[in-house]
Amino acid sequence: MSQTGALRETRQRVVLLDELRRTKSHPTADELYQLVKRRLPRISLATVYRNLELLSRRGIIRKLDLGGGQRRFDADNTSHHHVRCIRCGRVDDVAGELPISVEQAFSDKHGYQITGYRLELVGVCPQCQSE
Amino acid sequence: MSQTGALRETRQRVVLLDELRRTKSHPTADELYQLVKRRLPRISLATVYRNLELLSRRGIIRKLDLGGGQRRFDADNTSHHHVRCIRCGRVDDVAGELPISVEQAFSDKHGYQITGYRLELVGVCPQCQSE
DNA sequence: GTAATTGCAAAAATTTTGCAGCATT
DNA sequence: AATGCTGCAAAATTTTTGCAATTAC
Repeated sequence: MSQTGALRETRQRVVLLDELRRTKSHPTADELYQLVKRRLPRISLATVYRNLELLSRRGIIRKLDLGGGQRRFDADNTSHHHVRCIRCGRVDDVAGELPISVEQAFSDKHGYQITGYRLELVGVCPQCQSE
Repeated sequence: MSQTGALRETRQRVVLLDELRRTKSHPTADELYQLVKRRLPRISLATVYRNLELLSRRGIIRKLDLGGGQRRFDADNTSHHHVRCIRCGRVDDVAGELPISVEQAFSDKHGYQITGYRLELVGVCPQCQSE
């Protein structure tokens, strides 16, 4: 896999990104594969994996590990976090940032040089609440 | 797999829990399997998986999905979060809580009834910093 | 004795990789 | 033309499952 060269605009990559961006959810590699396949029937799952890996390494998309075994992907790079429903497993976005410095809050608790953080809220989604 | 019956104190389960509790890190199922195997050479990996699943469903241990593909497990149920090194993948604990109400900070951003949150700091661990 | 649990082996599920040919720049 | 990318197939990894035998209660 290329580490330094320029990214090319292949049909596969363009369609993949387009599908990922038009999806509000956070699809797994296979879900994305199914979506893209409708437009490019000959695409292979390996290409989907390779592109997701490449794109997330370049910071163009985000790779999520939200629980549940499979990884999920997210084209939204704006600052946001996630809420996960403990009942149905659904994952939604939460806009915004914490009003304090997370780095500072834990600065003396470890020797790490903190570069960022991921916040996952856990709760019950509206749908599951009304059941 | 049993859903309702009482848990039995099998040697496998006891040793598994003991090893998990005496480990400061957050081992994967396979790492735990290797540890337990030294004391119970005939244990099978399937038993490790089954017990980890069962114990986390009962809330006795925690199943983590911290990124990196494999799931990790944690016997510590006290309130703490995690830091992950982006270089080597190592995961450490971070004691404490945020000094603000996370629920409130995002209260108007979603319809969820928030029950908790998981925070994952990302950065470079001391060892990798000195390289 | 009964029901939970185990080991083994096989299967399922998910992700990665080698390679020859193709496509974007 | 050069090199990044793709499809395919095979391999590697991780997790789950069926089943007969065993074990804790």
